[in-house]
Amino acid sequence: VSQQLKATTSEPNEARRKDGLLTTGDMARLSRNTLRTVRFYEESGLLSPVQRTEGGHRLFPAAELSKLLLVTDLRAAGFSLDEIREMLEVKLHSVSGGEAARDVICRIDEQLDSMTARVELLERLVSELRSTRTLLRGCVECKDNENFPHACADCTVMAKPSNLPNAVSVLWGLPR
Amino acid sequence: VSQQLKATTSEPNEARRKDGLLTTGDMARLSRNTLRTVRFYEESGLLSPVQRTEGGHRLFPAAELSKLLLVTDLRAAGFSLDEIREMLEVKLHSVSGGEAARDVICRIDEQLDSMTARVELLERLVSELRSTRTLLRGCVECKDNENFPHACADCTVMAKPSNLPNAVSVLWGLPR
DNA sequence: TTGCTCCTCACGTCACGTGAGGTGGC
DNA sequence: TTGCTCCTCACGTCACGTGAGGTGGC
Repeated sequence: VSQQLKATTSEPNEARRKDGLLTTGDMARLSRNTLRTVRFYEESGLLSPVQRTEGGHRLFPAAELSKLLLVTDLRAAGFSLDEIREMLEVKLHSVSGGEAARDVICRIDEQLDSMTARVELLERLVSELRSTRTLLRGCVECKDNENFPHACADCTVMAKPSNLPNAVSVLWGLPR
Repeated sequence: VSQQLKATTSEPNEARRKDGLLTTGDMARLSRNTLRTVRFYEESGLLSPVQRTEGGHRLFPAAELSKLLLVTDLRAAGFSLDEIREMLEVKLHSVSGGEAARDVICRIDEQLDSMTARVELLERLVSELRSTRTLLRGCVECKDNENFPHACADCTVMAKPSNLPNAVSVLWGLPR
């Protein structure tokens, strides 16, 4: 792994500067992102404004770390950077708290549905892969290299339930 | 939305050909993918081999639909196309059922951990966004455009719990 | 002073999206 | 026969990854 990817070699959880400002490396390490990602978000206008040292090094106030942590979470939840940018700018485009609140609530509602759907899909897949694993455990002791792989469908070692998971059917070449 | 993206205009759930073979459009519609995605997977070697009509139209056997459904699920679960390709080819590179089974089980185990971690992250985010929405409901009736947005931190309308979600803090400009 | 950290180009990648322009088939 | 479905380039996009080559700062 390149040095330019990692935030630092060590793994302290604190920023080291005494003035409370955070370097790009601090931001990356504390949010578990890469240096490139922090710079990319800043270039994209998600983290702004930044101060720079005389030598051109970025310095972020602590509030930008909170923002970065939210951005990181929202990315993991499936929001695009454009959607995140719009959420962060809602208060700038609103004339009252009510307008801003309704806007944010609307955006959150839109995503909550797809997020719970993704949780359900993932849970369905986890259980399918687990039962696939359980069924394949019946094959780990198999040393047959004459009937493998073409005659696995005729083998009676694996207990084949009526609701054979599609993963087993496809991976093992078995009919459902 | 372009005609080239959609599988078809109608939404029947069955293939229409009498010989049981599936067109690209059938594959796309029945797996809820786009035409482009089906062609991309075939060009990438994930769906193969295909027959072609005299005119160049792809025709897939029914077993390829099962494979496509598995690929679609694995993509949604976070597998890369390379990882999926390797899983599908395990039996080709193995000399016995035991070797193939151990290989597949190992690959599944690697992904199950990250999948359950993703489920937990998503559930944490869902609950954070839900409590964010609940708190912001206190602001929807606000018509104040004098103190908004700079003085929201001094406002006492929103019930601010001690464990204020980071999303509220960042989106509403409130200190934690 | 050493070397660890940070910098800017700039091209690459992954998984498709999006037209343009043309043809096939129940 | 009409038009709906499918085809092949080929460039675009999103969110970064990955070097090359150079400099800053406790």
